[in-house]
Amino acid sequence: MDFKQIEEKWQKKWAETKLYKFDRDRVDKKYYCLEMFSYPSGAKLHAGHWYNYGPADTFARFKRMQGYEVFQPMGFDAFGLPAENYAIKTGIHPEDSTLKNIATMEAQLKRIGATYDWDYEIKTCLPDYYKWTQWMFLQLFKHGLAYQKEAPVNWCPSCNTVLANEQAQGGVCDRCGSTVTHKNLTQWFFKITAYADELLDGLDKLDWPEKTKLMQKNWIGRSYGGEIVFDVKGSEEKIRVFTTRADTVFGVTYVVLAPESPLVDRLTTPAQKEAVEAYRKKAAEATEIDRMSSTREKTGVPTGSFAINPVNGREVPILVADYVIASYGTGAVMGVAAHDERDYVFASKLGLPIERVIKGEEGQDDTLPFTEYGTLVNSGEFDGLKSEDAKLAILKKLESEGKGCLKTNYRLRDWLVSRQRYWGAPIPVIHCEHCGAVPVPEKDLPVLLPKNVNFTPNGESPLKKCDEFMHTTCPVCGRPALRDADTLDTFVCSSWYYLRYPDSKNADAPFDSEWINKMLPVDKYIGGAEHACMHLLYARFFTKVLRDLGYLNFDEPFLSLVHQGTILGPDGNKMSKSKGNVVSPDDSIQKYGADAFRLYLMFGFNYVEGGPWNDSGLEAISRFIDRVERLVKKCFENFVSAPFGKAEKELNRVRHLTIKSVTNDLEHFSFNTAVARLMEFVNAIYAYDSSVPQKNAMFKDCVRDLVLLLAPFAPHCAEELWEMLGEKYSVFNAPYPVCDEKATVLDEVELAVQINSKMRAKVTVPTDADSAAIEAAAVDAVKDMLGDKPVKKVIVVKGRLVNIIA
RNA sequence: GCCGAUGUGGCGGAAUAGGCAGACGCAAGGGACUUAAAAUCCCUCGAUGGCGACAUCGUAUCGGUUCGAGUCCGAUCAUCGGCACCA
Repeated sequence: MDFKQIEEKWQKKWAETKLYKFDRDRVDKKYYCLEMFSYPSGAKLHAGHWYNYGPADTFARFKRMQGYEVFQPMGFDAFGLPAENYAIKTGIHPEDSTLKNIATMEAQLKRIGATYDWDYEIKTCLPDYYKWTQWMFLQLFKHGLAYQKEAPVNWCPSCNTVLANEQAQGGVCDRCGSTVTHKNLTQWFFKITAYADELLDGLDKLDWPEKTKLMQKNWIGRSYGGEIVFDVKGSEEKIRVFTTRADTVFGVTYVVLAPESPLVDRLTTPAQKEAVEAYRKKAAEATEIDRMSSTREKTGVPTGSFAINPVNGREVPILVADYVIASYGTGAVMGVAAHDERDYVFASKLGLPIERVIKGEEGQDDTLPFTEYGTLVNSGEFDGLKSEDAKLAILKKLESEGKGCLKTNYRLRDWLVSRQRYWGAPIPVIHCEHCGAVPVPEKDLPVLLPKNVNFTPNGESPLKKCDEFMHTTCPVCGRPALRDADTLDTFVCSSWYYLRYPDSKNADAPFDSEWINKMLPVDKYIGGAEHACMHLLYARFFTKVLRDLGYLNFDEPFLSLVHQGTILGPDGNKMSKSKGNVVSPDDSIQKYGADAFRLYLMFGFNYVEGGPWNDSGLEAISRFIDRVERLVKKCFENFVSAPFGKAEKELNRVRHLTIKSVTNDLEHFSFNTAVARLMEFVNAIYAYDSSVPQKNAMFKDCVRDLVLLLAPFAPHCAEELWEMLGEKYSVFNAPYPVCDEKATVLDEVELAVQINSKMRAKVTVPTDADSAAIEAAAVDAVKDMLGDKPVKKVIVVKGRLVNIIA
């Protein structure tokens, strides 16, 4: 086949006939199949992109052939850091490079032959999209879900700029190599923690990979415990700590504050000031990941102040240590060296007391640090209680004294959405000296991102230097005021794009609720596992907020989720320009065609796992397509119409088994086994062809089914073969074959016979034989090997094996 | 470090609910057809031993549960993804 000509021919025809146009009148049969949208990077589409989009398109075509009205849109997540960095380096404006990249990618995506309905395309960097991103911000603001607070950013003192984590790896600035420090800025947050419980509990009903749900669950990290209040000696200050082990509170020998905690300023004694400040400065240079490492050497310095343990009045030292993270819990922890690994190491290092308050069971090794539950000792009136009961009893008592309470803590933090960058959606807030932070009225949206801005790093958000952007009037009092100079995290843009697609041309609203409630939720969402905890959580959060605001009548955006794996370079590393291991599909497509290429991607890898690129099987796939073509040509030979003989029955059985397993494999994104089944079917048709003297007319039915089964995998070739068979356009309007269960049943099955679990023989029995008959046949088959050993037990697994224990 | 995965022939990968390990394909070797090549078709193809029908071993390592473990449990090692400003 001349692939090139066929691809052009059918892509043109599909476009002309609008084959993929979503028919709004058939919304009751809709199937919303969504791949995570692309980031428009400068590089051309590589093999990895084809791997994301080709198999997903196969799935969409399969659903279409099953009779669904498939909605499969595509768009671009177009704001973000790389375009801005590229601009700083080359002087090419992010808007120019981004729109150019998008145009290139659109052309390339069309060559895959994917069934996108481009009428619904979205680009997040265009005002008619980000207008509504800003609108989303305003809704959250209005309902108390957006707020400002101080938070640290990575800061390079030498470049005088904020750095993304990616640019600050290893605590070193990737532009100049200076040590990265932290700096506090007032920034906007979304209160995702308000939905922590619902985000956690809602996971149960989702058809998502279990590991993804588990990761989200751990990310949200709900733990039940209590808050305990420590007074400070000679001060009105109070230190609140969260603990899941209130049973160990009698063993507290010190209290630790995070270096960032505002309490540190107020509690450090003059004598300790210098040491504490030096320590804080050093801590600001450490990355959070390093700080959380439990193998890292523990360090800390005393503040000079003392806290009073509320259960026994004991005075314990207050220290500052960087293993305590300000953003988790209250930014302060109670130190129980005897019953916590980390505290034990810390106390040993700093020479702090270690005192046992929990004993293990009789005979249990309870050498310190003993971190399991046990029985309380040295704990006053609570001695003798079990840990589980003591936790509650102690917290109840503290509560009655106003010194503690039961509390649920989450690892999840509120979502920081401010970015001190240019290439993003401006935050629609006006800062007025008199009225404070005032939201931009909805009628004034979008707040346009000005094009002429100097975004070379010089210590401030780039927009701050743009006077005509910054200066405005307060919508409340009308006096001069300044706009917020930061832009929104691109994750905000991608948290709601799936809602925009079906109504992407709506100028009056982000979407028409009535329509969106018919089109959503997304039925199948496909994208990388790396999004498990962030994008996929943010999108769920947005959906729940919009439901609570009355815009949506569903509470989960993605009912069913599949992660595709990653195609690595041939060297096993992630494809990247700098490593020089990017695999371009162009040569392969030139040689074998787009269909062979995408078919190979499906056959050569486990879709969910991915793996290093190798093209050793590509030629074989091309041969496979040729083999199918030759079968189509055989359909014009002579046939007989006669009742099925043994050979026909067998071929028909393979045919229906193939339909059954290919359908099932596609439902589960098991493309490689589906292709294998198609190959087996082809082999079976050839075997039939060469073994019977006169082909039965059912041969043609088999080939016809084969072309239909193949169509989602190799769309251009299948469309051509379908035409060759004399069928009417389009193969994608023909129904996918359905398995006839009766045809798949065998009269006899072969079972393995084991003696003492070792394979010894095979035996063939009627399919409907009962256990006794199978047992008898099996014992008979191996009676020579058994000799006169008595049979103790026989295990029969129908359809599989018989195990004789002798 | 923490959270989540993964580990099967020379290679990519199969193996529903614990039941014949290695489907399908690549590579390799042998053969047929051909003046020759290409294409196509047929055979072999985990390791070891044996002329042989066969036997023993074998799913990262060590241990456990079970009539039976690639699959379940425990420990170890290695690799990959995420860790909140890459998206």
